[in-house]
Amino acid sequence: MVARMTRIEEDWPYDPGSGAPGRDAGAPNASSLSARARAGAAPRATYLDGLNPEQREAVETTEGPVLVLAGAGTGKTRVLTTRIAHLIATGKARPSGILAVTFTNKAAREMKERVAALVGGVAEGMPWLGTFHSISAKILRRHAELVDLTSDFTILGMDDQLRLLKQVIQADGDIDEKRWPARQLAGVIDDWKNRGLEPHRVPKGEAASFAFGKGIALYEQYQERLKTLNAADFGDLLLEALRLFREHPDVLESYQDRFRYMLVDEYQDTNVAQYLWLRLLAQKRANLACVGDDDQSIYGWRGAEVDNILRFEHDFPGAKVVRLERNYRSTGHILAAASHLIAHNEGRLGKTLRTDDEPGEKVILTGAWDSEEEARLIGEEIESLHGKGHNLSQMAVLVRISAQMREIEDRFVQLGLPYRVIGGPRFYERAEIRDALAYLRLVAQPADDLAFERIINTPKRGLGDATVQILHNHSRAARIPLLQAARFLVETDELKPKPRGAIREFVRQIDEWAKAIDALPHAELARRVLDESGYTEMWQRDKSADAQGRLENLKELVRSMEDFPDLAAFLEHVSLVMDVNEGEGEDKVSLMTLHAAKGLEFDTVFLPGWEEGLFPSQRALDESGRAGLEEERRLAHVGLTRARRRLMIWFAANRRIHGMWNATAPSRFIDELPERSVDVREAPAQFSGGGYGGSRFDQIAAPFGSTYSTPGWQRAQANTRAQAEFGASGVGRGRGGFSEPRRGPLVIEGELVAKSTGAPSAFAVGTRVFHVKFGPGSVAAVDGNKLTVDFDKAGRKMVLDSFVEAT
DNA sequence: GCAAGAGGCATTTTT
DNA sequence: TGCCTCTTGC
Repeated sequence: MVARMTRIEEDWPYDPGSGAPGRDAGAPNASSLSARARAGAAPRATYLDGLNPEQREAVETTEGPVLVLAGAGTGKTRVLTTRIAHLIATGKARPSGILAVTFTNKAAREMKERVAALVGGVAEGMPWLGTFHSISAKILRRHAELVDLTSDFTILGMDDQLRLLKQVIQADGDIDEKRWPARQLAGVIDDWKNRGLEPHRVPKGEAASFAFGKGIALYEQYQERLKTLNAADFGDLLLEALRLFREHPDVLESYQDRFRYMLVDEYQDTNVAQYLWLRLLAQKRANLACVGDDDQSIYGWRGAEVDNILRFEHDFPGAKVVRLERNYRSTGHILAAASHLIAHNEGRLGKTLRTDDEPGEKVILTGAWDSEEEARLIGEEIESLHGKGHNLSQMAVLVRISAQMREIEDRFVQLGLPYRVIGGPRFYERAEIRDALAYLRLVAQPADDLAFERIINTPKRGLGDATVQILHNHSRAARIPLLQAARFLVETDELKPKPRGAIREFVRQIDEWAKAIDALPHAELARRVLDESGYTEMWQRDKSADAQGRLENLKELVRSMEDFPDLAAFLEHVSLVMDVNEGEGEDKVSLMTLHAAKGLEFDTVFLPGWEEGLFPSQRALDESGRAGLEEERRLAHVGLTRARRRLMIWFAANRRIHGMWNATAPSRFIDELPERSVDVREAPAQFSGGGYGGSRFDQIAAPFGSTYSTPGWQRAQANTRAQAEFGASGVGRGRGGFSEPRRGPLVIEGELVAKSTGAPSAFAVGTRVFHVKFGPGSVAAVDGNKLTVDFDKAGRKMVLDSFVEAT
């Protein structure tokens, strides 16, 4: 055991029962601090009390660049919040002069609360504490016209983004959508945006990334469409802010002067665009403090650059590096397991986590026969702990992929174990919420075509693709929004009577609601919109199981609107911030992916599925090789360090994947755990009869390393051998490599669209024209772009000039 | 225009 | 195996 350090517990009351998930260990009891401050008991800076020397250094080194390498559970959030408090308390900065950036809204919220607790109400005046995206959005709205937007631009969700991209691909007319799906293009473009690349900056060599070199052109067209729609996707918030800074040095300078102190949380997760964003803003004053942990970088696949943290000292010369290595979260054995494992990674800055805590229980490793047994045993283990008085809310099952959850959930349901899945679809990503928002968006912004498309036939109004296509054609030809096009078209004979009536009614309703926008409180307006549109009714009639929940969500949406001053503020919030927070207080087991677990902590953590191919994921290995393996290992490290007191790792010899049973081998990560901190347990054979109590687990003193002697291990080994002999592919090993574009005849997606001729042309009375539907005829009267035509066969009709051609 | 069936397909997802 | 998307037939 390491030399005893000062008894941390005296300064850091450890209370396993009260620590809510999401709070760093070592967080001070905020209320007692502020109470002390209020009581004036200490004239000096009480908020510094209880910081260890490194933490204190990280807080007090206010000038110049600072990199705080904060290992898991070392109190990084505390350092950040105390640093802010320190800047304010010493008068170095006013709250509005501090920029504090996080990745998640949750982290931002938490930081705000904790700063407020430290310095009192002043923190409410911290307008620049938020996520990269929300801060960027705020800046963009102030200077929208400089980036070809207006201040009320719409922030697109992923579904809107995909719909738009689909249209862009279709507009090309020459791309097989099957081979080149919008989803993939979205990935390519996101990647470029993550790297801070506007279309003209994308390296030529990457032109082939999509549809035989069309990627960049499509990107360009997509950006143009966004501008036309006065919209920005998530990536744009950063990219456009970056463009704003680059193209308008005066604007940049105003922010450089404003932000005298900058703080960044989770720095290891920044992507290139965010890095450039930070560097531009920090250029002048450079009082930049970044807190991060290279060992917890698990979003490389999403564009995060570990390099940003590895290069910090180089990029910010004279940077001070502070290492936080005292862990206040986990017991000795747990920490030893985590440290030992992560030491297998190369290319890390290197930290050694230490603790004064007792060694505690050893990490328990259990091999199960198959994934069903694994789920069953985990369930039993949880019940047993629960029976001994442990709170369910202090237990978590962390899986590599969501698909693992099913079996575990099934088991929990059977047992009647209350559980909660963390991470699922976000509140504002749910269909009913997106629909409701689309209504409100369209009412607030009649030019929001994406909103229009989303709801024009929801609830069903008998308006299908054909009708929408007609609206589109006119909208494009006349360069007007869809709603406007609809307004015109109902005055003509372009549409059949039924859809025409439906559209007329729809337009009428939108107009009416728009009129009410200033007269009615916005929550009231929303209620009216949802009722009168028939949207609520649609779900009331729906017999499916989740309809009730959706109605609840809608109610919740309307209710939450009341917290905002106006519709615009609400829309901003909901597109960026709104997240689910349901049932946090209840005593339930948490179930989530390892990714979702970052930043959380639990007394007891279960880590199932430690098998080759699953974890580390075969795909990560195939696609990113060694780097992929190291990221997987960091993910394992994140998983291990979530546990405070108890940690159980599991693997199964057989796992069902896509419905088929596969033999699996234990993860290499298991071999990377330190033998002396791990107990190997053996699960009962499947036929040995379960039941409670009993000696289900025979403790086997297996020699550690590569020679397990437990039956489960032997079975696994045997299976692996058998597999190797027969050349069968193991788990997840199929589908090797990259999808080579299969060459074949290009399907030309024939799309009969009215040619977009630009400016509407005027037809003189008497002109012979041709209409796709009505055939040839002569113009009888002209009213703007509306023509009355006597068709040779169809008789007199009102049509729009964009639908006829002069012959 | 819509609903039911076939076929393809399956990591991780802070905003 | 089960979900999601596209096609087909009414």
